[in-house]
Amino acid sequence: MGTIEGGDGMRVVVGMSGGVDSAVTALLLKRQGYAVSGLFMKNWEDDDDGEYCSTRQDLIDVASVCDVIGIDLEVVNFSREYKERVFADFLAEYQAGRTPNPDVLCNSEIKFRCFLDHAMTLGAERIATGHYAQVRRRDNDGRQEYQLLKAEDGTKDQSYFLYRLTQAQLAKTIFPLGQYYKREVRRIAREANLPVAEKKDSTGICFIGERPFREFLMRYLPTQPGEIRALDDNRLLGEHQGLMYHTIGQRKGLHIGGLKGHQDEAGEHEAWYVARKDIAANVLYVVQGHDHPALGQTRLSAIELNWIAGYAPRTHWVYSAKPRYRAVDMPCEIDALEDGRAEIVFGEPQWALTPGQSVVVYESTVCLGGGIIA
RNA sequence: UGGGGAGUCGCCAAGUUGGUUAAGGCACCGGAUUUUGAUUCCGGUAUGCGAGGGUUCGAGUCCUUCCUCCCCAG
Repeated sequence: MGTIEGGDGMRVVVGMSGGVDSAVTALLLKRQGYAVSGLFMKNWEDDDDGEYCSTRQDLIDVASVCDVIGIDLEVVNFSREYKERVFADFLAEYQAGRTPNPDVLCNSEIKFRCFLDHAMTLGAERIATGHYAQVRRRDNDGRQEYQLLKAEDGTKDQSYFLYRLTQAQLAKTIFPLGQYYKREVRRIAREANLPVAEKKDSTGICFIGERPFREFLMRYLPTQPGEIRALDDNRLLGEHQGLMYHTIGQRKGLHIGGLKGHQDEAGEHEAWYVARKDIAANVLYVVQGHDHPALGQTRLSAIELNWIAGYAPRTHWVYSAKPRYRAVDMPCEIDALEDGRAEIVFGEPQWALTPGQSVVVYESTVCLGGGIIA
């Protein structure tokens, strides 16, 4: 494990969620000699009394963690900013037929903007979060440059969600967990008697939480029934309740059962997957079989690009990229880069490339940035 | 109406000459994985085989009546 520079009393505010990761983040910084304080963000209050709301418990957990570690805790509410800068875009994207990744925006707009700015007004010099990623400062021809690196624990790496960060944001950020493995983090939590040591990792949209997704969307976007057709022969196969409830590569929710004439050699049926959305006609096109060729694409075009270094990477150079979180980054090159649009070509077909999702480019373990699949 | 064929879980579909607890797939539901949405993985799902009678030690598989659907005649 690399040496971690001592805090020397530097003031850092840790964004704490109520989970183990952020708890251990605060603990580690405290041990390293930083002047640490915790900050809990409440950014969603549409259904405070709902069965899926865990905010109350999370706040209780954060409070007891801070008590054990011995740091102060502040609670802030960025609900309005979250709605305006993250959720509004989220809904607009779904309405436009794409599948956004709200947590990417949440990082660049809320955690590393609202939270960062707020921490600075509190007199902090840095913020820290429990993200599994690393920041490296290096000298690039006499200029200070910050790089975002993958986490040491490749299975937990969250650099994908952070690709929209900028030099200014990274300069103020510490990711203490970047060199740790998840099991070590839990062990540290246990040894320090942190009450959240065994708490289950949270999932679902950040600040909103996990919940039945279709029902959730239905509260904000009206249903709009339309046809489901086979991409291959245009055969009418069923009805959908709204294109936004389906995403490319999705299998669940189509309600397409066994169809005569669509069995394989063994007489069995393969599942159907969403292959395309025709927004104008409100038609959902599906194909049969996970490996249907229509689900594999080699090329994509990305917009709303962000390059962490502040300048674009090279075209026709071998990088790797992930077209979705949890994908293994695959060899690719940037074919063209102009007018704020990048054409990326992979060495092999990628499964179910989905407009609205982010494609993130890496050079070895360095996250260069990326964009949104058009 | 005459002749022929078919009715097994929401859908497709196995069920040999009657014989242990009615395959399998899709869909659906639940769980695991997962800081998006998906994918993937694991598990669950017909005391009943169109309905009623009967034969038999035993029937989805045989007999019979009725109902429904499809095809060809008219």
